[in-house]
Amino acid sequence: MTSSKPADALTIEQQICYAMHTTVRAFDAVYRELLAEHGLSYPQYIALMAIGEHGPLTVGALGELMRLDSGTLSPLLKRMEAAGLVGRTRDRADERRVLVALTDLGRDRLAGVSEVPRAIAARSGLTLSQLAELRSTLERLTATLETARP
Amino acid sequence: MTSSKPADALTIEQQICYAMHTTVRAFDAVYRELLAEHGLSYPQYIALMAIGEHGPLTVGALGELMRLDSGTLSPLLKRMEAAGLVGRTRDRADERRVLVALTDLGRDRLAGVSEVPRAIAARSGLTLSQLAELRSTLERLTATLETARP
DNA sequence: CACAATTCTGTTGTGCACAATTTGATAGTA
DNA sequence: TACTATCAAATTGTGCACAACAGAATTGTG
Repeated sequence: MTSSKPADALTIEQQICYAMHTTVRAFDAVYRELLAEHGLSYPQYIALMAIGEHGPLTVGALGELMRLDSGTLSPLLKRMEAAGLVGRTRDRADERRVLVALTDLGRDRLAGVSEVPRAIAARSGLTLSQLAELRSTLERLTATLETARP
Repeated sequence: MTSSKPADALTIEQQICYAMHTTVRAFDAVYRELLAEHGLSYPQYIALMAIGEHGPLTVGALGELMRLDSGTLSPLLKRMEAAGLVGRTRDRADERRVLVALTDLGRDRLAGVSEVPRAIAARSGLTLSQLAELRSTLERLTATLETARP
């Protein structure tokens, strides 16, 4: 019962899914470590930056930016609201919408994590131009993967 | 209360974490779509390939390959066992260990998803050499991120 | 105006992920 | 032998993710 391995068979180590998977695990661990002292999870960190940069956002607009649906964002935002980082208010103009905005504490927290990108860049061992090129590749890849969707 | 944006501030769109996050979301959606008809989740697909390629594995060894701990793998493997894809047996030589191996059905299922890597490559819009280069970059990045860990 | 269709958010159920702890087995040492 | 330390897997608790659905508000059409 020896396992058969044709010469043209892709081993798991040769597949893009495995490379992406292990890289994400590694990034996740480093972000977890850097964000722990700030009381933020990785998704909360991204949400904090997105809201801070794009002002008050509806849940749907934040979901488009983060590629998450309401089933993920609603409980995540409630936890951030409970932590005092964001405020959620109904949009007067359209009562179906909920506007999410940073509180003063949220802005302070955002300022407190401003050195994280630099720390991540250092940990990655890549030069700024290598990072920029990787980012560019990932952006094109994301765009292609998303356009092919039904 | 206009948001202040210094010229040197990184916008979220310029950060590697955001690019990785959106790419992972996009990959996840495509894999979910391709694997749905086979009754596999993305982590289950990776586990299936890893076990099929590296023969019977302990939970710990599979965890090293997949960068997952027992808290994630135990229930995942139990679901795969319930689906008839893998068998779990205590290692006679060391009763602390559990050996995970593919069943005949698991091998059939693995053969059934053999075209997935090619489909993913096509969806990515990248050439084989571009994919290989991206994979190489990710592998080096993963190695660096993992070595810096305490 | 009435009413059907659409839009937006939230809830429920299932699966994936880790930290912390528990249970059981092995190895090492007095 | 007994005692400790270590190791492997499983369990528990919390958070993140989607699919499917529910409910309220808005929009479009007659």
